[in-house]
Amino acid sequence: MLTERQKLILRKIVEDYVRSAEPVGSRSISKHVEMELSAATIRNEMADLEEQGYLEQPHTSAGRVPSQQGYRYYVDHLLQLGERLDSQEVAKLKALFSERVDEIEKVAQQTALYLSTFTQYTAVVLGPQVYDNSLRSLQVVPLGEHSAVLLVVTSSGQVHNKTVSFPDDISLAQVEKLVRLLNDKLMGVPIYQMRSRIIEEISHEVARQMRDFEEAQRILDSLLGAFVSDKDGKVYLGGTTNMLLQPEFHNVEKAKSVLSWLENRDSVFKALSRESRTDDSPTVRIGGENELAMLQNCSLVTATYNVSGAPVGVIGIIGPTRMEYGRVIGLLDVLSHEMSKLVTKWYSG
Amino acid sequence: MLTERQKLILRKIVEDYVRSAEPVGSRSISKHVEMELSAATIRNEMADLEEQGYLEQPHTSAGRVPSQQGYRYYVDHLLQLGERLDSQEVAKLKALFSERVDEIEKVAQQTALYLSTFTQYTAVVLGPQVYDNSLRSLQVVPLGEHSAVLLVVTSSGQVHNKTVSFPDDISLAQVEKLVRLLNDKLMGVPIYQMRSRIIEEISHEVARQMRDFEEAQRILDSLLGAFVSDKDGKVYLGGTTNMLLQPEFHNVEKAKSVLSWLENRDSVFKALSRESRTDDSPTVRIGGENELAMLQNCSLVTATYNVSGAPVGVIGIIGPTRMEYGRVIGLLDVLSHEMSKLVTKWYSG
DNA sequence: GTTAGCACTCTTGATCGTTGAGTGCTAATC
DNA sequence: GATTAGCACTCAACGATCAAGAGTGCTAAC
Repeated sequence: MLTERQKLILRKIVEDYVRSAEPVGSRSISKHVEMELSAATIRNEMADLEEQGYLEQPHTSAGRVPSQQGYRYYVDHLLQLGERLDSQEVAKLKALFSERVDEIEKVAQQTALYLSTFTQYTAVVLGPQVYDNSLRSLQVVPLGEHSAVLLVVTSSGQVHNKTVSFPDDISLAQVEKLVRLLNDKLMGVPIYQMRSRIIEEISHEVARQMRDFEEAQRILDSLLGAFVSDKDGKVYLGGTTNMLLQPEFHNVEKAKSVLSWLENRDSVFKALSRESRTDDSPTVRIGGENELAMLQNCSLVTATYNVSGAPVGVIGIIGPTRMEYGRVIGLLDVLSHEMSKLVTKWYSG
Repeated sequence: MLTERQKLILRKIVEDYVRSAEPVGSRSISKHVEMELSAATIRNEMADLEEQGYLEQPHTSAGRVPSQQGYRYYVDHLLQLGERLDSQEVAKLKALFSERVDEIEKVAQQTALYLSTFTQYTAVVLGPQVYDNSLRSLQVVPLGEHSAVLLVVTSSGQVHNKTVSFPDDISLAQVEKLVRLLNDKLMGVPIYQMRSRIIEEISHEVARQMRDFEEAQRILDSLLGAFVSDKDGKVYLGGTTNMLLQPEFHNVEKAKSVLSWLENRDSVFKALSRESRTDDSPTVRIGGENELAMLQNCSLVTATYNVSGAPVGVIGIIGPTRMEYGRVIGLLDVLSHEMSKLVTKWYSG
């Protein structure tokens, strides 16, 4: 358990270090206005804090640096939320969401971009993925005799398309008939149930109407692909190269490991979507709290945005462990709520 | 004009430097098997080559480094094409294209990826953009009272979708009616003419049928977006962080400038699409030959792929000026032809 | 409990030879 | 006349040495 004084000192150290990226010494802390203690006293406290694992020393006779545990404590107990969030800034952010939008993807992309320029870190937005999304319409547009584009439009306005080619002995007319049938039967069915519903309930009906079970099965197989392949949600990145601005990534090795990770959107998606909570406040993962090796030097702050309580997407910031947690959490908090509002409005209107 | 001996020496210097990234000295050149001259002679020739602008010296008493002009001469006159292209490698590449594909985008993405891992440079593929593509079908799927998804399916099977929201005082029924009309009128019209055709020919007809010109105009404006926004061809990148492997980009400043440029797909698209020629062989742009400041240290090698003679896309490699031109040109040559074949097959079948 | 003082540690930056690679020039050689 | 051996010279890179400075831990006094 930390004394009030230790908390104050820890806080100052974290904040100093976040600003300067250099180990902070006892003297510089004691110079702070609120601090009425001598350097020697601070030194003693710092030694205690180090013993308890909140601080680390790069080497004897260097200042102290917050440990992972130190950051964790800072985030959990010492952060005065909103303190660092400039109200002007907030207004500016909110303004971004006031414009009428006609493409939700643009908003996601823009959000990532602004967030990254505001923070100088890397921003990620996972595009809205609606789990309770249902089928609005299934359309088929013929291309040739044995190929067609299949379009799946969901209730949230997302479109998945897939070009399918079907066996030579199946005619376009048969496919169209089948699609009409599917449309009747599946309208309003949640996307995630789609596959099983088709298999369990529809196949036999299809077979009955089409008189040939084998044949129907083959067509269905072709069509099913459209529901499978587009499972991957969209990932929007902003300011990936901001990583290079941070002194901790002046080492090209480290920079490369993080940047190559970011290059692969699938892995980013996985990492972020795992964080998806209905929690109201942003989640913070510091350094080694991330499972991925390349994120050991990084912190990941994420917030979900919701539509009527259900999480539909994530926005996040990736930066060095030495991160301005207060500001980032504040920004994500504001933005996730704005996103929620916007997306809700979008889906309902 | 260079003597044969100077050409040989220049070639050796370029090749040595490309391999080692270190200035090459006279002695190391004279040690080459084909070289039967002493270091002193080479030194004299090198001095001449420098005077003529083909070589540069980082400082007195360092070896020589090819100048931009030196690389240019190398690429134009000294390159033995195919020499460095391992036939095994070629076979491997061709194999990638033999699989049956059902999504042309996947192919583009994969090509970029393979190309970058093969070369250790950054690869770019501009997705096929078909100029003689025409409208196959225009579909509208309503979402709410005042929003809908508009789907544009082209004759090549590409699908563009755009969510549009239209003014409050325009009903869904009106939009549907309009879309039906557009479908009738525009089926088979080339995509690139679409916009002008809508404006010039269709508007008045629409207005007549819909009795209210103003209103029709407003809806059309909403819909037109679908044809405009998707003009931007798709850009697929592979191995962006490979840039960091090159010693010339161990300097974080330089790395950042190139990487941030790559981050913005629009600018990449612009730079690459400008290179689009029907030329059969790849184009090479060395260092300052690029207009962009961030590419001054880079070279850009591009090749187009065609469908029946018309260029539809570009594949390219971005790397340091100290690049393995022979290998890269060879690879791009093979790949662009494979792409041409594949895409042609795709469009015709 | 707090602090002044002091010895000690360790990084950082500067200075300074030393080494070695590489050059340019000259004079001898083919 | 072209080629080459030889040699003096240049300069980056490296390592050793040194002083300065920042910071610590400990002790003794307040």
